[in-house]
Amino acid sequence: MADTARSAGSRAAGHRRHAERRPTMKDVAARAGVGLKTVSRVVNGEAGVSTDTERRVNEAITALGFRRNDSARVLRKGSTSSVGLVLEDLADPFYSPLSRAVEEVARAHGALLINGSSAEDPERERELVLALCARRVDGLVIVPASGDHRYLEPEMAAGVATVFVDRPPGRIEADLVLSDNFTGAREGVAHLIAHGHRRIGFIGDQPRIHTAGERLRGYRAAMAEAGLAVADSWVAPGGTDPQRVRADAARMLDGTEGTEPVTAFFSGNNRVTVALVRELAAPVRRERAVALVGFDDFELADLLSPAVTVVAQDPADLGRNAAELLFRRLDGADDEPRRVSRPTRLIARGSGELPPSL
Amino acid sequence: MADTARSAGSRAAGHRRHAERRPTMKDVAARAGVGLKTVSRVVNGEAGVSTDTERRVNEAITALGFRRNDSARVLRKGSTSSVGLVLEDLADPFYSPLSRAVEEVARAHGALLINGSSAEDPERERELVLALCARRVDGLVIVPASGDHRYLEPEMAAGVATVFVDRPPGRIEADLVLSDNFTGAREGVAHLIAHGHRRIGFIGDQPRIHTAGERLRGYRAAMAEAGLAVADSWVAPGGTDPQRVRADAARMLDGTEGTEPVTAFFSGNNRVTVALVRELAAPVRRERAVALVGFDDFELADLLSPAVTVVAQDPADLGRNAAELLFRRLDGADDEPRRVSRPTRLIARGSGELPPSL
DNA sequence: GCCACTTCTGACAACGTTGTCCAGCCCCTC
DNA sequence: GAGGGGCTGGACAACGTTGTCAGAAGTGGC
Repeated sequence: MADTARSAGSRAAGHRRHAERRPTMKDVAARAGVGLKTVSRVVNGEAGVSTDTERRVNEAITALGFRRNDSARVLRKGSTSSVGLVLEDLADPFYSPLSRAVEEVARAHGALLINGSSAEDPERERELVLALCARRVDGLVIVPASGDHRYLEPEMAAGVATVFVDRPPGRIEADLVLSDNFTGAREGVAHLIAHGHRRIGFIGDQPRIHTAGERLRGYRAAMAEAGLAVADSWVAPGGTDPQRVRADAARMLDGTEGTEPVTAFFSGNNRVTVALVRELAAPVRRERAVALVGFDDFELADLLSPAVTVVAQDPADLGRNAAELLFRRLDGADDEPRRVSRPTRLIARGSGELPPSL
Repeated sequence: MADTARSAGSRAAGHRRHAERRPTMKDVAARAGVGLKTVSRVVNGEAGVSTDTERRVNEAITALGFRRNDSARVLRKGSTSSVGLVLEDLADPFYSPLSRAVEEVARAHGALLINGSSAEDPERERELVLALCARRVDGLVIVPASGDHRYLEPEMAAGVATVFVDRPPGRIEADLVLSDNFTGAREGVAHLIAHGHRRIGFIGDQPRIHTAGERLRGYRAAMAEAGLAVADSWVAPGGTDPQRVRADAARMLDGTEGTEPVTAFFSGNNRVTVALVRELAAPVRRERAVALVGFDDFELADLLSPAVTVVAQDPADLGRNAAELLFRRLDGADDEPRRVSRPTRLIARGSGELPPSL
């Protein structure tokens, strides 16, 4: 009684920290005058507790501000009801809808999402993933930054369900959800060719990144199918740094010795597309209309002039599919790893339909 | 020996789940032929283990694929080295940099970030926050959706550090990081007035959301300071639904009985701004240039025509400040709750400098 | 009034880790 | 050679919860 009063008094201090030990089920039991297990039953909504006892326990719970300690629960039960998501950058407009979609599916399954950004650093990916494993997440959704995921073998053997998304895992078998990057890129480039372009530049990310490699492959395939040769200087797989993209674009637009200038660009992802749009909108570039098809949709693409034609992926759809694959495993499926391919969609808005000029 | 061979064999099955019990420190100890506590010492890098013993233990760890169970660790130590972040929508381009910034600060302090979206639903915010508390996060960063956070009192009393960001908490005292919404909005509207506008429409979110209310207050203050009356029909605090925003804008642009049409808009957030840009870009609207200043910056604002003048907040800066306040508390600070106000920045790009037409 | 049965409750062990404490060993010194 | 000190290793309890199992209390039938 005296104890309770003091407790309430110190709680009123509001911002004061480390004020008191957290009440446990034992404390609740003592206050309600019941056994420990009875409190556990009430907290977990188990049957077999009389209404009167239940009421007394609930009163004690609110009076003490008790909250079950999930660490102890996890230790006992073995499952955490949480899943981990590791991706490149939480703040990337491509990945944030993916992350949100995974969160929604997790929520529907009563699981919490813990996520982290690898910043495209293999070592950081590994650290994050292993930290999540140490916390005993039930499953993992990973957008790989690393090329070797054998470090996950013991974890997967121990029962951590793992799904890769957007890029395939390295040296390991696991569920996988990918956009059809190759076909998407091929169609995008074919679209430019269909509008009369013969000299098309490709600017994209480093081909060691799987998606980037596939898109480059799609570009080459479309050119080859149309019987068009690709000059070395038309391909810039150098990364997404805006300065660099603009420099690469400028070089292709101005032509080099022996190679004619390009009349269109196919861009490997949305960051490149945005940098390209900036370059093409620069005063010195405006005199000539250069066609552009970009991989990945982005907000306001339809409001630019010309509006930007894109090969769109649906990141939320990727995330949803990956999460569903994950919970399928968590529900007990243990058949062969699946590989899900999601189609892309060409959205013609104007920039990809400009005829060649020059 | 035989055991190990079998274990390796089953692990090779790769995708097979629930294959085997996870090894514990006890298993490692048995295999290395040492005591339990010695394994613990090696795992935690504690002193007092001979190099030879350490090597044996490490071999056993890799052979068994042991990974420390953090649930048990947390249960024993009391601290989780993780912080929670609850915001409105992870995928919102305003919040994702904030989230990322919190993640970076947490990482620098060796903590993991667990985050969730409240979807602007007070009940869901409460559920999420309490789930995080049950997991015994060390601290919380919250973008409130609810107007009453007294449910956090027992948690804060029990030592969960809590920082609110972007919006103030309801009926509770706690650390707080806010943009100076009022001043930002007032300056934005004053900017339009300085460029000759007298009839300015305001479209924003519901004023029960603190930031929205402050921005509306800033709008009214700027108008009042310039001696301009505000017609009821110029203010649409109805929310961010694009259809609705466009309808509100259309009504203000066409004028109503007794009220002249507006010549400029001040928009309450980036979602509204984008919807407005769409409406102003519609073919039927193009004949008349309407000025626009938006609260919140957004990608490509500079590439639209006209480029969009905005009052910019720095969401990453908000997140960083909030996280730093949080870790300050976790490091033991227990002075009065702080209230940090971050300035906004007016970025003139064109749309806000258009003169009144009509 | 007694037994069988149901309903409700509580004692106890276990989950995997870490902190405390003590024991054994080796080397050094007197 | 005995005693002291430093180093290494291990037994044990505790963290807060849940599953198991058995006991207590209440109910109905004979």
